[in-house]
Amino acid sequence: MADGRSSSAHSGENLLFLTDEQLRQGIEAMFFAYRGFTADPDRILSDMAYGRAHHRAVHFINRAPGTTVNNLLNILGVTKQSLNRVLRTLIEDGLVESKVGTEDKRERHLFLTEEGRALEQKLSDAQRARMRMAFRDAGPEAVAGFRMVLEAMMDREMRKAYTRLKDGI
Amino acid sequence: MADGRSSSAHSGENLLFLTDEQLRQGIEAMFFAYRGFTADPDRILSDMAYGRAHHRAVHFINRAPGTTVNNLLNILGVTKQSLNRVLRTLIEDGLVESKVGTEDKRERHLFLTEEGRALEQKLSDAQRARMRMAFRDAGPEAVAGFRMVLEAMMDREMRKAYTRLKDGI
DNA sequence: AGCATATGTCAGTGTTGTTGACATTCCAAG
DNA sequence: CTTGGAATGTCAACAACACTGACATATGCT
Repeated sequence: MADGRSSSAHSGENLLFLTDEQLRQGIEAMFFAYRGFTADPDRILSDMAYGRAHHRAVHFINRAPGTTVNNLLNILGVTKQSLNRVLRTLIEDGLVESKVGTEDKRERHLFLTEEGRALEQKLSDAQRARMRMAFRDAGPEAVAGFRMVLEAMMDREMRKAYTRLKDGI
Repeated sequence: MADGRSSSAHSGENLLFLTDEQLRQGIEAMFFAYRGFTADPDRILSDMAYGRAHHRAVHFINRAPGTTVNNLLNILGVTKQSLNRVLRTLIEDGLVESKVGTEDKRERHLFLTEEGRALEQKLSDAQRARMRMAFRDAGPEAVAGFRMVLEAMMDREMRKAYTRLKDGI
């Protein structure tokens, strides 16, 4: 982009983008960008008694209403004890509703209450606003590349979870 | 990518990449990818008495040898107490050297020892390996887009710090 | 001399993660 | 029907990493 290297899709080109220096810049870009990525929701959350973990839980419950605790556990990649602490406060505060499964009564299906949806909206509005600006500034081709690289960076399992959510399965 | 939308660089196109659904997918991609991004170094660090904070410190000291504590503080965006805890253990363990400044004797300039460079190498090798695979799988155009979007996502200050490091100033 | 800067340190606190142990509930196989 | 295992919840202890607030020391600048 910024340099004069033509971007033909042929393999066997100079591969300058794979030098250690380029890779290190990619690493630092991830580091700094992730800080920006979480900054806005963090600011909102710090005013309440909630943290980033609550945001994640609320996000994925909103994304897949009725999901089970175990499913959420796999997506978030934390221990059940850690998730349970978060879910308990969210349920106590009336943001999340936990319904016993009809088929398998051991399972709990999680839903956002109206209040929960309000918080999710507030948080994701802030995060989407930043993402929208970044996407707009970079343009559609850059966005496609952004997503390709991120997808390739995920662990196998996470890529599956991501694809499942993306395709609404 | 997956859809049939052509990626002309003209503005005034459909802007499908800015829909809330697309933005949400971008958000989730960041979340899952960051997990992969930190997974390999985390595994190495968990065997030692170190954590992600030590990795960050070692990374940026390696990147800008002789940097001051204050400068590192700004890059990492933590409190001096938090950074100090990390630096103290690294210095005690002989991975980092702290030299009193020659011009301004209040400042401490930080350097990696040979042992420190060895750890940095080990950690960044792992992280670069993943980044290299992701870059290779996605291709040079995607990598350019990846970096453009990340850069646009950073906070002002962080973008400055990133650029400064990138350009070796 | 006095104020600001750079750094270090002590004490307390909060969020988020971990492990380990144990109870409850329920499905399913024998 | 009993038993084993799966899904969930809960308690306790602990560690990493961040925070605030207060204070100390050395140095630099005016």
